[in-house]
Amino acid sequence: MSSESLATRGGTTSAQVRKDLSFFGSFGKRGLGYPVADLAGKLRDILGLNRRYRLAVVGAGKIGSALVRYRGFRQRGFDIVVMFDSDPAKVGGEVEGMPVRDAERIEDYLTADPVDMGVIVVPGDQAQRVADRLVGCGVKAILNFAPAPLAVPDDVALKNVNLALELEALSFALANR
Amino acid sequence: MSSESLATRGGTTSAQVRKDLSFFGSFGKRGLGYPVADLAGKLRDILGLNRRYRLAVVGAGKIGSALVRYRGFRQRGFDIVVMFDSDPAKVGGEVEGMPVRDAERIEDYLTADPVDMGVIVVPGDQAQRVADRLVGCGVKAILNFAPAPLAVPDDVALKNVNLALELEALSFALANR
DNA sequence: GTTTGTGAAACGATTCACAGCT
DNA sequence: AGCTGTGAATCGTTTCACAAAC
Repeated sequence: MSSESLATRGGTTSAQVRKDLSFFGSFGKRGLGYPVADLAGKLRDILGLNRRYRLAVVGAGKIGSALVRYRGFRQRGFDIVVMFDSDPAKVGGEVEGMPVRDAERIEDYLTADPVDMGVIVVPGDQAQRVADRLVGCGVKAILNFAPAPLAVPDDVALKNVNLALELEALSFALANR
Repeated sequence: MSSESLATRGGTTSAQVRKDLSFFGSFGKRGLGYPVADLAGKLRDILGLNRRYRLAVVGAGKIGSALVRYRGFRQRGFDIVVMFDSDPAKVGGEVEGMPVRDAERIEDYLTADPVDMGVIVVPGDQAQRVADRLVGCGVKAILNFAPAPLAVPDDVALKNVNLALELEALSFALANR
């Protein structure tokens, strides 16, 4: 498949596809294009997707429970293995078959049974403290849904998702036409 | 408040804050900084946040129902007013008090009761069709959770959210340290 | 003395365009 | 003839640094 057809499918340009791929190596053949199955396999290696990841979700609220229920994560190799909340009414209960553990005991659980990534789904004012504790437990990757900028050490990967902010960006687009 | 303290709170730099604000006008006083309440009000005007927006959610699956339950949207001025699904088992039912309408009748509902934004939470292979129909109903802003690149006219604002992709980015970071 | 607003410089990312391989 | 891989050119964004305003 040519960089041009890959680009069309991915919503980008052929030059972009070639430049991006060339950063990691030379995967295509001139005059022929890229061998798709082969390329996909190599990209999965580069992205570290040929293994499963263990995730802890902190926060059993609306978004947290949706993530536990969402099948897409498991399908792609991301297993939510433990869930925490600080609300006594939720601790001890279940969310879609997943027991809700006491957030005060994060260290106990994650020391006994370490995870690869943490997902923060708590109110903004609690997010930094949760992040600190996850980092303290050796978590090296955090997905943060809380609307607060988190400070983490350089060796911890951090991605932020802010749904309200996405809607506000759409609001701006609508307000300026 | 100075651009420096705004920057610290926002996780950016003072030069960035000043450049970004200067794009829209001159809001501060030299030697003094920015009047916070005043600035916030002006930014809300610029972002079009001094009104409420009506949203349609298409897809009553795991993520779709979480969005309906999530209070953050309503708090920030985004009201989900109608929900659609194509699964006959779901149509006619409710998700957190929100009736689920037949996705085949999107046009009927949105013509009678127009919305400002559409949220697409359907499987990837149905997303483009849903987007086309929303656009046909005059929707000018779309938030897409489906893992598919959508084509929409230039005058329609589009934002994509792909949660699995965020996790894969963390995977890449972990695999390359 | 402090801090903004903004040209200019530096940086990074995208696009161009073509030599070189199939 | 077709398509990659990649330097060079272009474009957009971020950072620098300082005159002007308070």
